[in-house]
Amino acid sequence: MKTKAPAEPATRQRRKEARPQELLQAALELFVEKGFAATRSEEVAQRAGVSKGTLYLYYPSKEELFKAVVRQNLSNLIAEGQEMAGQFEGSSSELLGCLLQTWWDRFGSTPAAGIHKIVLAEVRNFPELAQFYTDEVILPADALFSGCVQRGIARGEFRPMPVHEVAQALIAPMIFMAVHRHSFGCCPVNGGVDIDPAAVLKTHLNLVLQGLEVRGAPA
Amino acid sequence: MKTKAPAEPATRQRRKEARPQELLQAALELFVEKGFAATRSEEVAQRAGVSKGTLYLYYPSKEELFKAVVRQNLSNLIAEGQEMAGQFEGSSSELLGCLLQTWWDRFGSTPAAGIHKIVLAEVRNFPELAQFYTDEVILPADALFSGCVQRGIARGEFRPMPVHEVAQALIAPMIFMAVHRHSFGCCPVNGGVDIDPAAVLKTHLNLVLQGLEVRGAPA
Amino acid sequence: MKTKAPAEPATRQRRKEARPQELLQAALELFVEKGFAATRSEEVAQRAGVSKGTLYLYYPSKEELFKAVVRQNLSNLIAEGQEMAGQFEGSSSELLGCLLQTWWDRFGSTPAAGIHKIVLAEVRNFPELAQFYTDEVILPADALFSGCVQRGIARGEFRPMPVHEVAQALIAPMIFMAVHRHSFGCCPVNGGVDIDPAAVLKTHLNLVLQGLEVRGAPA
Amino acid sequence: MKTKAPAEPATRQRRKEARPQELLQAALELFVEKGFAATRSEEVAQRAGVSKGTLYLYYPSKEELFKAVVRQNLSNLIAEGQEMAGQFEGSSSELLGCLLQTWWDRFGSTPAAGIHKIVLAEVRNFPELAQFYTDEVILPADALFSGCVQRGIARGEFRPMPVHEVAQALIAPMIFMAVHRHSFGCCPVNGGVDIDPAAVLKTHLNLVLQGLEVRGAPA
DNA sequence: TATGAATGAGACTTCATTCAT
DNA sequence: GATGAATGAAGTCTCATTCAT
Repeated sequence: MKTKAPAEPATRQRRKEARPQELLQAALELFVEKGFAATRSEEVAQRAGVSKGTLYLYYPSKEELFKAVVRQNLSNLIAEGQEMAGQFEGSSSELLGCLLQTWWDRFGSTPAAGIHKIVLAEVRNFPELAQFYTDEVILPADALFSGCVQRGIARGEFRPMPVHEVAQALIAPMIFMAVHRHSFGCCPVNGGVDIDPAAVLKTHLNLVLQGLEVRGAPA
Repeated sequence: MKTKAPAEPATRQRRKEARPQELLQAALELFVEKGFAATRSEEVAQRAGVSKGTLYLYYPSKEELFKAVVRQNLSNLIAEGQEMAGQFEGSSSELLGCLLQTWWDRFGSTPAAGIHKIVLAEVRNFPELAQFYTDEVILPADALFSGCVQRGIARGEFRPMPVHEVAQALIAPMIFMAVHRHSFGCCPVNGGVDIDPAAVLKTHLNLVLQGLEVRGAPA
Repeated sequence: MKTKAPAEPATRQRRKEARPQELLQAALELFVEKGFAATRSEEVAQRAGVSKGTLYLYYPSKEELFKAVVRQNLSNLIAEGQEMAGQFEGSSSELLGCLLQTWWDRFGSTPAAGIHKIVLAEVRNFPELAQFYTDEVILPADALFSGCVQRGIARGEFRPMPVHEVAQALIAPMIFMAVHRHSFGCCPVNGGVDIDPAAVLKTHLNLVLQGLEVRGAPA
Repeated sequence: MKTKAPAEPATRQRRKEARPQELLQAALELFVEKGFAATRSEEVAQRAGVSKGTLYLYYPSKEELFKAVVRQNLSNLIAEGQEMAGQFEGSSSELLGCLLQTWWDRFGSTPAAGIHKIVLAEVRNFPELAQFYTDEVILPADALFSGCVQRGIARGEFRPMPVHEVAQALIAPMIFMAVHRHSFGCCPVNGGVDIDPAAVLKTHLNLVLQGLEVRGAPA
């Protein structure tokens, strides 16, 4: 005798709790693919398997949905890195290498990087987003990376340099590539420059670490 | 004796010739500010001091207007750099320094960089733009920078490294900052990381040039 | 015992089912009255008691709406006539008289005839409509009428004549009047020729039937 | 030595006088081809070889241009027929045959018939046109044809019948075909009924003349 | 809660008409 | 007179959002 599949915890209930997650996932994909304006609310709902009306039960507007997507995908990224850095015991070169790798794995190669692309383009239309993003992403990231550079200088591993500027130079290629992956990287063009992010990152790290060296002293 | 002083063409005529320029200028500003979709055709016309209909006299659609803006602002930028590089006689370090500075002056610090921001975000919705931009901007830029790196290696100034990857690492921070200037750089946030592009570029160059050095040999 | 009285479906639902009908009715009236181009979409919606957007929920464009109106009003008219003709047992004169009368009742005197007026005027701008209308209306009508003429000739009731041309001559006055009714017939003019369609048809039939007679033999 | 070609009367002058004619000609063609609304003023001007502005020097609006086209092409059509009929000395059958042929040559097979198609469709949007057209075309045509029928009855050639209704039946197929020629007749459809107007007219005349005969008396 | 029919502001675009040259 | 650049009202269609069921 078929009773309503008892194996699964009441399907309706499970769906209800999963809804925000599913909606944000669908919205993430579509925003990254098409941009904010070109993504239709109904399409988000469809991809999440619900109706248009249901979307509005969870997010009062497309703008709020966008902000929620940004928050979900970009917060919490920094804490991990910070924690790792605080416990690190090896050389600062190793720390930076480790950090960049982690950063790429956790940001550059994930959909979060696609969101960054959209935020770059839309932030001037969403003033509150600028503050949020600065507080949640930009400042912590700067603190993390410039802190590591500072550590290296303090320990005599790196020559003295302006730490914020070095931090910028460190992360810029990574962000650049992360954005690229979701932009031109998705367009089938003839003869485009085929970039292997891993190779660029390795080269970049190689360059910068030698660049940071105290002259004459091997890293 | 020629009457009808040719120096000052009839007003109507003069406007007609200036119109495309004025419209592209207005469109550039608004696209950079708000993005493609969020910019209304009428707004572009207004800023150029004409009516909605006049815009369509010169560009058959908003999309074509966008493409015209891209063409005007991004093509022709590369040729100059390439020419300069070909005639350069100093060291490759000096050449790279010179090139990056020129690049920043001619691209990064101009509204053209704002267009790059938009293109990044919208290119997936404009397949033909992707090809155009790759051909006109991305490939030439790669050829220019990786050519200079190659020159340095060939002359024994730089250690052997993968040239395309180095080129990426070289230009990425600049593009990153160029985009940033038209994105978060325009948002008044409290406590934001205040980046001085010139300082970052100088630091970046400093780092990379030492990074490219043949070890043990001063630049 | 079934509760939820199925006789009266929920209001929303009932409207949804009735909408296409209501919209087609409104569109028919307005197209006949003003022509295709001069009828505004919003006006159709208003007359059907809905908003502009709702119209586009049911028909993706004004052109498709027009085609739907043509389909609804003109197809299916022929089948009946064909069936009637196939089962008819009286003389061919009676058959033609009966057919013309039916045709007038079901087409000429209904709004459907107004659509024919529009199609005549607009068909050159809608190539696919031309094919559709030829297949659905013109060819079947020709087959019906020329078939009846053929029957009369085969049975020795009518003198031998070119059947398609006779069919044209037979239906032309009716179509002429049908179109007239929705054109000049609606304009209040002073001293216009006041045509009584029934009288013209009767006279026309009278003329043609005697014209078809085998000479010397009474009908 | 080339002087301004003296053979031609000052070109500018000649053009100026020919302008209205050329504009009406261009407008006639385009209105017939595309209908009133779908014809753009500029297109009319272009086809007449003048600029948009010039069109408005001669006709204050598209609507007035339309009316002028109607007037030019449809007035003067009747007088000739009327005159011919008054002087005719043969039998009434011959007169009708002659008249229909003339009518076809002077109206059905000329662009004027195309205008009739447009007028049919647009007259409800141009109330004054209805009166004009009734006075200038419909009433005279009716008078002409019903007069001829009356003549035949009075002379004992035709059996007594309602003359106006007979007149309708007489001209309807011709108008029908005239309109058809500029409507479906211009659309390349597969399998359309291919009508030869001359054959239909001949058949029609044949039918109607026998239909008008006093029974038992050969025409 | 969930749905999806309905709304209507607003976007892009067209084109009849005007008017400075 | 002739031109054609310029205008702006008006039309088609989209889509974020609402709300009766």
